[in-house]
Amino acid sequence: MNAREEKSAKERILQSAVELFARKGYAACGLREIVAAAGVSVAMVNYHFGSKESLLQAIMDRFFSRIHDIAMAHFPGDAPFELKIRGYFREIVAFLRNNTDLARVSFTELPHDIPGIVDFKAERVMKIVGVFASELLAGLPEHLRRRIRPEVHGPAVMGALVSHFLVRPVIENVFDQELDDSFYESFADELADMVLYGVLHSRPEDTTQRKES
Amino acid sequence: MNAREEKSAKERILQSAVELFARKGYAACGLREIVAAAGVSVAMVNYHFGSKESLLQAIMDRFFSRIHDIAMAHFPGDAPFELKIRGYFREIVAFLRNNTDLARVSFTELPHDIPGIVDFKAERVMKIVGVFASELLAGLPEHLRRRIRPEVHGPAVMGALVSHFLVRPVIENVFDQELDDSFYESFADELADMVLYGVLHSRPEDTTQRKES
DNA sequence: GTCTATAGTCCGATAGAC
DNA sequence: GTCTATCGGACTATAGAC
Repeated sequence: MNAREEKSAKERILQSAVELFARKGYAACGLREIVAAAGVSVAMVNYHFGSKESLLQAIMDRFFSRIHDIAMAHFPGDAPFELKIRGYFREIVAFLRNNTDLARVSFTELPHDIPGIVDFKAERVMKIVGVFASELLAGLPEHLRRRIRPEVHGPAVMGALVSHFLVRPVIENVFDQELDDSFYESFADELADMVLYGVLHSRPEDTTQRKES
Repeated sequence: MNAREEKSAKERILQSAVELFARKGYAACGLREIVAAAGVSVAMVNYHFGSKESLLQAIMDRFFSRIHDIAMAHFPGDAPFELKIRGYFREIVAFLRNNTDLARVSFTELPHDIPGIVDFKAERVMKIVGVFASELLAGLPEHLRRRIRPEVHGPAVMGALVSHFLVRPVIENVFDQELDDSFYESFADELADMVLYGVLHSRPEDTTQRKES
């Protein structure tokens, strides 16, 4: 083991692949382009990862491990639900902001036709859903927990969170919005609001009134 | 014009492409596979669409036109905001349910490296954002309108809506949920709740209490 | 571990017959 | 409008030298 090296060839390949897969898509990006960016030869991909598909799986493995770790860092314990949720959203937003390419690849490369990848993702997602169910939702009072339908709200909240990063170039283009620290701080809080008030509770009398005439 | 034919070759190509792009991804799917499914020859793609890229653009054009039309059908007029939102969500959910492949292709093929497609999508999204701003939000009372930050809530709500359809195979796998008419009816209402109560208003005193001990 | 060279396949586009 | 045949290039994977 040579711990002195800046980055191993394996790590450089993985990072180049993340960046290029995010920008061009898994199928559109050739190994030649990845290894050129990483400064190695094509044969190294198959030596270190076995195949292009396994390289993608290694990328997704890294992403889902981090997502799982973040959930485990915030959900167990006796803190109030609101604090858990707000803390979780802040950290997950920071993580997605700093690892947008990783998230983009791990999310958008779902629909493609590689059974190994689809099964792998389903298994990792199921594990993370388990953390939400047993560590976060189990601590809620009954009347609030009954508001939550995991098969509806789970993907919805996840989509609300992730879609910002997936379409960020369009957002910058359309809204002329500077995406700085303060934007992401309030972004995380707005999403937490959507869970706290949009999923857990309702106050119809405030929103059914007619518009001002 | 031969209006008697079941479907034109052009339409059959487009429909095969939607299905295959959704399943395998734009880059992973060859023209040969599309034309085989459509029962025509490769040359027909370039004859009718000009190129593979223009074929993708034609698909996205169809999707965004429909999205625009649905917004225009629900947002203008004096109906209460809640009714506009609930009616819109019901129709958009039905549309996405019946055109999942079209939506999947039109959404997920963003990040790739084709400048013409990215510009095209940005322009269509901007047009639809304009409908929301001028026809839906303009009718809200001031104190509610100030709660909405389009650059945050727009992509978030869109992501909450669409992500269900993008990850539907995983949902079926993980939650063992039958996705029938009644599921989608309540799905649309839950999402409307997230907008009405999660975006427009808040009621913190209900969600800050400690869990039951 | 890392390389070069190459095998074998598939790609998008188009020329030209009908 | 629709076809067949084909061009030039890019792809993944691997064999084999070092």
